[in-house]
Amino acid sequence: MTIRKRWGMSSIAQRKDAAKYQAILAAAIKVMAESGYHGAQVARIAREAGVADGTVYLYFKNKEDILISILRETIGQIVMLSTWLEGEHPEPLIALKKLIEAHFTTLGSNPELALVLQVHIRQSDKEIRQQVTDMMRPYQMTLSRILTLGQQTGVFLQTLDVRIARRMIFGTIDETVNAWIFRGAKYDLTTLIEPVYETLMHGIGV
Amino acid sequence: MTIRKRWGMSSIAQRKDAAKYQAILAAAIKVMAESGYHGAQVARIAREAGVADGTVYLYFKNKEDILISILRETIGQIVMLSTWLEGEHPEPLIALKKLIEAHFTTLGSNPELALVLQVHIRQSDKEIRQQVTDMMRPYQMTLSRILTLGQQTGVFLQTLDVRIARRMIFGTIDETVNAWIFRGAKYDLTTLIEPVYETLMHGIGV
Amino acid sequence: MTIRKRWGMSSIAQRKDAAKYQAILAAAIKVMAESGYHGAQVARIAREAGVADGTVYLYFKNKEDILISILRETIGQIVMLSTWLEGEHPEPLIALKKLIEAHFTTLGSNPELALVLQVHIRQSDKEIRQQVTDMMRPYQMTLSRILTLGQQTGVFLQTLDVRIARRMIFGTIDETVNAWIFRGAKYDLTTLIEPVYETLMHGIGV
Amino acid sequence: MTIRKRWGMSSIAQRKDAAKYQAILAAAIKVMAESGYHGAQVARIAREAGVADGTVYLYFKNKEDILISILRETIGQIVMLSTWLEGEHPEPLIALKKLIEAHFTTLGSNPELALVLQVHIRQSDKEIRQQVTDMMRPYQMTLSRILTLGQQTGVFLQTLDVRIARRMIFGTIDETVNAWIFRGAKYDLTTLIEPVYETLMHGIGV
DNA sequence: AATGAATGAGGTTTCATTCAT
DNA sequence: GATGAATGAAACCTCATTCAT
Repeated sequence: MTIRKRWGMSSIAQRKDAAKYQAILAAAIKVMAESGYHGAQVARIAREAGVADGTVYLYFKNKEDILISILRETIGQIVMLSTWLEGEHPEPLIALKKLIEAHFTTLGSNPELALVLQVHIRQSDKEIRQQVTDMMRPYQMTLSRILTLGQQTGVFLQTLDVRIARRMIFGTIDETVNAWIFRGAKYDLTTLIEPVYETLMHGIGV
Repeated sequence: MTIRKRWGMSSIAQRKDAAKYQAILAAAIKVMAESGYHGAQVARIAREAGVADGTVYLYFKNKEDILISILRETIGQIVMLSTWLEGEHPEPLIALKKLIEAHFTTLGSNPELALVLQVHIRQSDKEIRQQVTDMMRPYQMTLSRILTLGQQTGVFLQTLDVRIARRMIFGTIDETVNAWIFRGAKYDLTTLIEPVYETLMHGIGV
Repeated sequence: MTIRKRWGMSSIAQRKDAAKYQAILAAAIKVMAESGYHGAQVARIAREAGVADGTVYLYFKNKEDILISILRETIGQIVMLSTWLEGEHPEPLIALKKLIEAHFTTLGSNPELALVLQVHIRQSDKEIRQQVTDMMRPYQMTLSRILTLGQQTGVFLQTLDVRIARRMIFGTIDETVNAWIFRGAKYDLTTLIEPVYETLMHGIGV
Repeated sequence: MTIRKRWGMSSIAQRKDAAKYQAILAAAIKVMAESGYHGAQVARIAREAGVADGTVYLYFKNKEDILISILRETIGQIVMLSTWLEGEHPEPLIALKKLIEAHFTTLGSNPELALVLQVHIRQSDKEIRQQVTDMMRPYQMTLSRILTLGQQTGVFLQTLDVRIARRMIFGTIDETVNAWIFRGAKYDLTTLIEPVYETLMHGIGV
């Protein structure tokens, strides 16, 4: 009922009823995967989660907050994983490969979530997309550091423009996931880790 | 204004004032660039175009039709250009470069339109996204043919998986445009033609 | 362009272009028969009549005026016929039968018009329904006079309440036409003249 | 309020406030009586019922559903009454008289409702009118059975065409109610039970 | 006289959010 | 904390009517 409760997100929810919080989040992912961001009605999310409409607003400030929470939880996961991997694998080539692996494994194991992240998020407002970008920044920074380090250790081309290389890596991963979703997530995304890595490494030219 | 534009026009508009048709389309691009697809109210598009609300419906079946018309006009342009380029340049390396050039030049000269195409289109319904994919197919086929031909003539790696390579190329271009838009379209997108082409060709590894 | 032209209905229309006036009226009957009063769009009436939308307004003040004109033409026909018949046949029994015959013959030969008169007119506004009643008044008066005269000459029951008898006659005719329309106007309405007349005469009791 | 009323309620309303359901229904009858079906704006019905616009849609699927509900409640009442009367009174003459009595009493006690039923319903779409006909069928069947039975027991003319007789009875009742409404429902409709019955029985001829 | 493109007011319906219980 | 009935703003689209040509 107080403002703090609604804003406190995780801290409050965990104190109050983490199960219900997670249930709503899971329901939201499911409903959004089916109907997209704008098509996802709060009432349907509530029904799917087995709570009353009003209850949703005890755990989330508004509909947008649900989406942001999904993003925070899942992008956060990928980002943290990437940061951890960077620390764990000092070797740039291995780090890069682990990064691709982490990305494909995380999304590949949860197509519904992937659908929301890749497709439906982009239906939201400018503000949210800005937040997504902000959340992704550590991931991008990790990529940059790996690339720069690799140039220094001589495993990546000296002539590389790091920003362009970063966008190529990210764009390729993104498009690969998109294509996978678009095909109905029917094949195993992780089988593409190796070929994608190789293609990024050697390019297409002879 | 050119003949090409009239091709994209819906049959409804054929009979009427082409200038007004273009005005509404331009207004729609502007408003959608500002507010996204769902945020773009027909009333605002009409006001921006200097016509009455009802007039919009003399030129377009409904709001969705406006979006589709934008797509048809612009994606169609890129697609036709790509097909034409493929025929014009039998040499795969040159064809690929020309393709990147065409993509960057077309979008680079109209940031507002690029914003709609890259970002806001994805706010629309599944059905529309399907149409986008369908419209892009010739472009993808062109890419595939260039890649396959290049493998035969020995300028592209034999080991390449064409689909993955295609996604890398498309993903990289897409992400590059996205980044450009996100930075406010402040720099000249065409300056990236060369480095993007080079990076795609040689990859990042030594 | 002047007000007189629009209001002058028949007098003007006949001077100007009676054919076009009739064409619009016929088109209106057809379209209303298909779609009802509210469903009948002026644009469609115009197209059906082979004229431009605006032309309709040269012959009719507005949409309501078209309906009223249909009524005036057709109800007027029935009413005039009834008045004429009353004068022509001094014998009340014969006059009554001729009236029923006139009613059934007029509508029975034009199911589309009957549909508009019986069903769709009633979709219009209070004001129009009032006008219908006004137009029908002479018909009702004729009925009353026939009944009263018949009582005096001893062919109708002395105990009859003329108003109730009149409503029975009119209600029976009306319901018979309705039923005929509802069945798709598939049988010949005039075959019912005799049995309806007989039933009205003798009632249902032994 | 009574059990009967809940039968007619749509499933949606079952779970909610029956009083509000009735309030909206009553408001709809009132507004439609004033302005007709097409003239009855949902917003005005809501205001009249003392609820928000949206609330109407918690109790009714759409505007058409409101009308159908009115029909269901009231025609249903007349129809059930007629069926019950038929069972209660084996004597055809008495059954017929009771039927007329039921019809006049039901509508005579609620002129506003009668206005909607007699006049405004007919402004609705073909589909709805079909439903009205369907709802009235049991009533028509009851009439037919009474007539046939009466012929067998010798109280009705053997020469009678049952369908024509039925239309005469129904048409006469209908027209009587119409005339009553048209006069502003100023006199007592039930005083006409007897004379209408007598006129139907004996006809107008000597 | 005839055209038909343009107008814009107006109505139904949806759905995120609130708040009394 | 939980509920879910109620709210009411907001938006697309239609179509009768006008008026410049």
